[in-house]
Amino acid sequence: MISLEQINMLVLSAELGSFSACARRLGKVQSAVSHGISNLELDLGVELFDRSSRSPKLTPEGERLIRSARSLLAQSYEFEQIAESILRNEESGLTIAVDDALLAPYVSTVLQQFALTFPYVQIELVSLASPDIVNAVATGNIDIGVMFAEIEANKQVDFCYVGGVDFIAVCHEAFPLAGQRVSSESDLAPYRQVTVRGTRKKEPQALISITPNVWWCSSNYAALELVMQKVGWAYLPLPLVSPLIEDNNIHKIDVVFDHKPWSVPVDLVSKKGAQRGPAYEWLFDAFKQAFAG
Amino acid sequence: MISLEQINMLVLSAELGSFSACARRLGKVQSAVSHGISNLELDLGVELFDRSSRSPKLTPEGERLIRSARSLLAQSYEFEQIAESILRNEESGLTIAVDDALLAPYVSTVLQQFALTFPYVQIELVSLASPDIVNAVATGNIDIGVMFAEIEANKQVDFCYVGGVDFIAVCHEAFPLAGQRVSSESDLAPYRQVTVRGTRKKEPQALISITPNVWWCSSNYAALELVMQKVGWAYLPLPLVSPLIEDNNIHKIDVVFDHKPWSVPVDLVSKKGAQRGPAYEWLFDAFKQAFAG
DNA sequence: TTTTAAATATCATAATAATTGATAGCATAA
DNA sequence: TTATGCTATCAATTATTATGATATTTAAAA
Repeated sequence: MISLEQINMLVLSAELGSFSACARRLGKVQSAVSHGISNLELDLGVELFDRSSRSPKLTPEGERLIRSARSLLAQSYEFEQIAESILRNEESGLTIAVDDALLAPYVSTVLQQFALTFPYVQIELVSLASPDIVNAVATGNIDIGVMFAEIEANKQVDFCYVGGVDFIAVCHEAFPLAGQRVSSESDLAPYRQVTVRGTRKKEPQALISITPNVWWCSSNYAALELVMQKVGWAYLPLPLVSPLIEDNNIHKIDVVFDHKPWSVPVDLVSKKGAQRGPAYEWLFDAFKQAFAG
Repeated sequence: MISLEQINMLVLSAELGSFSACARRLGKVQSAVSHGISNLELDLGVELFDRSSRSPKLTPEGERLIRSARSLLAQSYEFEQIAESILRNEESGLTIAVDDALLAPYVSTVLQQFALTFPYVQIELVSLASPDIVNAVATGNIDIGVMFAEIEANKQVDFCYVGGVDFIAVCHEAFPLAGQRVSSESDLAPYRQVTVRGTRKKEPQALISITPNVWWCSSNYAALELVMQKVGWAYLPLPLVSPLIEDNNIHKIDVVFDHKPWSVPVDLVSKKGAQRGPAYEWLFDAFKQAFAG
């Protein structure tokens, strides 16, 4: 069976164009590399280098094998990296539940950084409506939840307030409310409101429906889609709708009794007493900063 | 540096649930495997097996590493397979030029078999109009061309007749010719014909245009597209249009003076004096059989 | 052309690692 | 309990790999 040492010699010698240079780089003597390469050639039955000149050049056969050799080396490097990741007590994977309205831009940018910092920790991302996340963290295998705050408490989980996301009232550009001045709740009442609530059918207290005619969605994206279809108006997260407002697809309803945007608090949720590794700690802090900044 | 022997022991022992069984399979003694595994554990700093029971079980850390170990083994197997492919004098790759009208079903099914027979020979597939293939084989790096026969000879290439493909006259279902009885060329003359010729602007002798009003395409697919757009009628390969005729998208023009479909001969083209390896020979024979059967 | 520096192949020797066979300690099933 | 089959350990052997010295070749510099 071929050895990884030999493969390493093959790749390095091919890159450097010199057995001696390869030996220096590997901290060995030149004859070791010379031997190693010729043993590999004997094992494979294939001449890998053309030694007719001063600096060894890969033969066509060597060229054909070097790609596979490189990926073999890369694979062995990754194997050792995973072992080191284990030694650092890094989790093998984290499962995160996120309200899809918070995915972009907050969570997604954090995850991008996470992938660079913990390349050997796998992420499983579960999209849930905020009211369902608490339950999922309490009962399921979810490590961190990122959600809009709930009033009700849950003794099995820890909540950590990290910041607020602005919600604004929006409708489609062609919706009747678009051109209208709204000075009181009664002005909104004649129009259908689209609201988000979880699949457990319990209406979240934070997002009180102020009109009698209401449709329910389990995600903010779905609510946005209904708004786009002129089904009704909705309170939606500013980051979700701001690009659409700029493109004049969605109209911001100026509710005059709202002096500033309605900020909904965002919580990080985690199971009480769960084991926390370095990847968890990093991710938790990164979420905190993302919503604070 | 870890050795592939140790990785092999890891994977095999995990599969068999026994160091002894692994040793028997590898033709070694039990203590060799025992040593190999514990050396690997020492190198990585990670305990891979739980030896508390009679049969060793992977620890969670071992489970996390075994996937990477398996793919490392697979990679090393592929490396050795490529070396053996070289020993069998198999080409590293073949470049084939095909008239796209012949790709399905003839060439594609042959290539499917080829991929199974020669998994380590890469294929580069070049789509060209038949009249351009001869030139490409003569001047370029193309090993085999599959094309409709040309009258003109070329001294740099060998032609090999392998069979014929039926061409029929077709138009769109809604094209004026669709409902019409065609008894002579003059019945076709009023309508625009779409014809295929190469990019060198030399009209192929085999596909003579019989109407004065002609549009040109460099591929049969493009010609079919124009027919679908009711631009005109065309002579097209039966395998290309038969599914569309069955779906009633395309209408077969029954030209009464054609007693049987017009069969256009298909040639395999190869460069004279080129080196031919086993993959080339296999592919050439497979093409012969595909068009003959 | 000659010289010089650096590269490779070869070989005997030394160092290292792997293999073996024997033994002892456990776990499991009869 | 006994018997079987497994693993860990150890010392001895064997095989493999690394080393250092040397001869030869190559390519650039003098």
